Amino acid sequence: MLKTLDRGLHALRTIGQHVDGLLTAELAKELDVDRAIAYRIVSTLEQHRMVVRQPDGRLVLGSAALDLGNRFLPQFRRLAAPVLERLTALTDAAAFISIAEGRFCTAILVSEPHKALFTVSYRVGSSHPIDQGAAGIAILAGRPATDDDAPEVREARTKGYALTTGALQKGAIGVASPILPVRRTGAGLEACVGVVAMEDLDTERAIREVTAAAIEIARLVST
Amino acid sequence: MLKTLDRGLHALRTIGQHVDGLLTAELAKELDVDRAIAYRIVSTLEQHRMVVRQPDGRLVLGSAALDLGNRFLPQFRRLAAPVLERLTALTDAAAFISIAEGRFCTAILVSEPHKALFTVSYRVGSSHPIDQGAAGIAILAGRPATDDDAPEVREARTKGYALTTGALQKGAIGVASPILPVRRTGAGLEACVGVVAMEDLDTERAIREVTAAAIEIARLVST
DNA sequence: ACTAGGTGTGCGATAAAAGGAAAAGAGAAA
DNA sequence: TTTCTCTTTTCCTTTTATCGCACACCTAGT
Repeated sequence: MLKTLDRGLHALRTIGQHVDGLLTAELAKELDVDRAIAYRIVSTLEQHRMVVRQPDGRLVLGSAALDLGNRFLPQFRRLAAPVLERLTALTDAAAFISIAEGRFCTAILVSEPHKALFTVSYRVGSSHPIDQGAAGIAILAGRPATDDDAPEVREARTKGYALTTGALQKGAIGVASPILPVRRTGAGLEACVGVVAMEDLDTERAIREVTAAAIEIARLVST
Repeated sequence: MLKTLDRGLHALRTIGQHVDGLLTAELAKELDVDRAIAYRIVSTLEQHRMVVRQPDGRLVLGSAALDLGNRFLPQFRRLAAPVLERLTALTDAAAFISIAEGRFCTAILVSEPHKALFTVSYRVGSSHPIDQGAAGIAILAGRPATDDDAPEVREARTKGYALTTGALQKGAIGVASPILPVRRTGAGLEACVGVVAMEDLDTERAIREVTAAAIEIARLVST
């Protein structure tokens, strides 16, 4: 374990947690290191554009942080694609992975069954309000509980999956399960995996496979 | 400058650049360090979930990378908000900042003029195809030139701004300018700043102020 | 069996970072 | 103005974390 790198990454996380930014001296306190050390860490992070100093001296994340996040998604797709294909094969339904984007929920990866004559079309990039549909509810269920969670979100949280019928499209059945960090640390990945089909869905089996897939994917990204 | 942290950040970037992931030994070559060093760097990054080892040993970015990217946006909004407000005041038009999201272009921050009786509504979160509208064209113009750039993108790239009339809404005039990294390194932030108004826009002035704002915001995030 | 390429670990030498202290700068209050 | 306070930066000595070679293991291909 490289101590200097470790501290730098802690610094990054800490800076990310403060929406209003923080002063280098404050960062030093949070990291419990000498101020001189904090300044050295910050200057290194600055060189990589991971953090930026505002005119008033407060530190916030820099554009390289966004870049890194954007580069995560393509890799994640490749990583999760095999799992999703297997889920499709096992359930004979269209499988998807969706992530939260503000108040919406967007499909970032879809796998459709080969044999089916016609499938429920769920395109990559398509999004819907996060409080509707199995996917959105599953993502909300993956977040820490709050007082104003909808009943279906609470239910999904205890059961570990969300099931909706006709929520987004008439006659469509959706099952989705949140992809939770293996060790619950921070918000991290707000995503879910699920399947959607027209009525002809073996619900029992879909629930079993979807939840299994969620666990498997979670392990893939956070082992 | 902390050497260990510097190497770690280089490693992160390198891993992010390889969509298919790379082996630790390959990473060592790219960083031009001893393999032992690469292993130690990787193990530290792994502990922070910044990278994950696939079953086959290849390294890809982990969920913490996405988390970091998500935390950038709120901070960026705060950072850019004052500039945007000033832009609104100077041009008497609705000002916005948009970023690329795949094939779409999404507004992440909007500032509307106070005095105006009614304004062009450009809501935060609203998105449109990236090849339409001043915002999308400006973002495309901020990318490196390619052979299949549309003429209006080429024009925007040389001029430094995009101007469209009625592209997204009848009667609306839009001016937007890409927010370019101060030192052109990598893709980074694919964003633009602009204003939109109904016909009554002092175009000359808008162009001047919008390009100035783009430069100022670029400095804010990458100084 | 042997090679080649990837992986993982131990250890002494030394380059690199820690950390105290103090100077330099920037504001705010007196 | 002067005098605070707080942040930022530089300097320098000590300490230790890191380097980089080494060795051992594993797997697949010849």
